[in-house]
Amino acid sequence: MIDPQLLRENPDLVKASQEARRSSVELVDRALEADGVRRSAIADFERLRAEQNAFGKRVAQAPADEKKALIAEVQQLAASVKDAAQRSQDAEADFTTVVRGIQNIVLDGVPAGGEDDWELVREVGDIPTFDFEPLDHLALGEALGAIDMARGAKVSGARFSFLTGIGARLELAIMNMGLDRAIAAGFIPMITPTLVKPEIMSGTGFLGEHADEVYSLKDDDLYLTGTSEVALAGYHSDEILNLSDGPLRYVGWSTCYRREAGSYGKDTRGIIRVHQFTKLEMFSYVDPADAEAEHERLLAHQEGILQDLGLSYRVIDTAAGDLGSSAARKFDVEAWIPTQNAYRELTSTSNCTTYQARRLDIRSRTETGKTAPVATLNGTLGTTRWIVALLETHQQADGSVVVPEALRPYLGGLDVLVPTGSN
RNA sequence: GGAGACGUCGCAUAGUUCGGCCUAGUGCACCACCCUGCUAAGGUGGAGUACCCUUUAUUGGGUACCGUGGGUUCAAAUCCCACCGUCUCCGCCA
Repeated sequence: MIDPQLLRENPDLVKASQEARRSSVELVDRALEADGVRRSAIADFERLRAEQNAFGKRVAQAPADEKKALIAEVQQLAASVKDAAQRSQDAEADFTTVVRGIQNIVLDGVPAGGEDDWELVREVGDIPTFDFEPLDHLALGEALGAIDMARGAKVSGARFSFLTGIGARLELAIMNMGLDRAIAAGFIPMITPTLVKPEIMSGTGFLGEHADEVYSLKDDDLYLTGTSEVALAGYHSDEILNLSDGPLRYVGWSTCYRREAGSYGKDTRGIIRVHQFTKLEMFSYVDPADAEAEHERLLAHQEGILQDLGLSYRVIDTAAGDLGSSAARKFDVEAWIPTQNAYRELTSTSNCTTYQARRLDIRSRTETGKTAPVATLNGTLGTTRWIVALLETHQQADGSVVVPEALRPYLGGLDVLVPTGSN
C-alpha cells in the first residue's frame, strides 16, 4: 500500500507513477475522494460514540428508579451510533480497496513504459561460441539422464518435469551453493511454507493484476506460493521489528508453483517455464533509507554467483509497466542461452520500499520512538532454470557438459557430466 | 476426525460466577528522577498500538483494540454464535 499521507499531500507524484506504469491514473482521484468520505465518517461516528459513552456512565450511576427513563432517552442515540459505525466501516473498507489498487511508487530513474522498455545496466562475460552445433538444454538433459519431460507430463500434465539422476543433483548443487554463499553473507536460512493464507498472499501484492498466475486451493482457502518471498514477507507480518543492529536478512528455500496462465505456446520445450520449480530467495527487511543500497547488495550477490558459474549475462533495469505491483524498481539478470540466441531471465531482484510492509503491517521503531513501515527487498539466488544456462553454456561437442569449478564441491568433485545412453 | 482445557496491555497473572465503580488490577522487566559514599535494596512518577479532530512545537482532546469475526444490550474482557490457534488424551495416516 502506498503512504496515505503521500497520497493526500502529493497526489501528482502518485499519478505520475501510475502513468509511468501505464496503470490507472484516475484511481488516484478516486482514492482521494474515498479518503475524504472515510475521514468524515470516522469523525461522525467518534463524536456520537463519545456522547454515548458519557451517557452510559450516567445510566450506571443513576438511581434505579431513574434508569428506565434514561435508557428510553438514549435509545435513539444508540441507533445513530450503530448507523454511524456501519457507515464508518464501509467508508474505511471502500478506501482500503481503492488505495490498495494503486501500485507502488516507482523510483526515480526507472524507465517508463512496458515490457520492452527496459534499460541495459551492463553486460558481463563474452557470449559463448561453439565450433559445433550446440544442443538445447532438453536434448542435453535427456542425453545426460537429467531431465524427463515425457514422464512429467504423464504424471502431472504439461509443464511438469522430473529431474532425474544428475539433474536432481545439479539442482541441489545450485541451491546449496547459493545457500552457502547467503549464509556467509549473513542471511538466515529458512525453509518456508508453500501454502499461505489469503491475507498473506494479498499482502505481498500477488493477488492484483496477476492473480490468475496463482494456484489456489478453494476447499481450504489457501494459496500455493510462486516464491518463498511470500512466506518470508508474511513471516514478520503484524510485528514491530528491531532494526537497530542492521537489516534482517533471510534466505528461503522452497518449491514454487505458478500457473503460467497466458503463456500458452511460449517456452513449451524443456524446463524454462514450468509449473513447479525450486528456488532460493534472499529477503531483506531494512530501514527505508537503506533500501537502495540493499538492492545493490542483493544484485551483487546474484552477479557474483552467476559469474562463478561461468555464465554470460546482462543486467536490466525493468520498465515501470513490467514491475510487480509491490516493486518500486526491479533488476533482472538474464543469462545468454546459446540455442535461443537470446538472454533469458535467471534472477530478479525487487525493491518494494515500504509498500509490502504497509500491507502486512511490518514496522520498526524510529529514533523518535515512533513506529514506521520498514522496506522489504527480495532477490533470487538460485533456481531450477539455471540448469538450462549451465548445460547449454558449458556443453562440449560430444554432448558432455563441463561443471564450473565453483560448483564441483557440490557434486562430489564431479568435473564433467557425460551422456548415459537412453532409458 | 472425536473428547476436554485454554487464549487478557513486553512476559507472567487477576478479572468472566451475577454485564455498568475495568478509561483492565498485581508482579517482573523497562525509562526518568529522588535517596543512601559506590553497588544492591527502597521511594516517586512514566510508559502500548492504530486511527480521527486540533495544534502543526515531540500541543491538547477523542475513538477503537482483552485470539478473530458476527450477535444481544442504553452499556460486553464478562452473555450468545461461528471461526482460528495452543495444550492434553483418543482415533486415523505417506
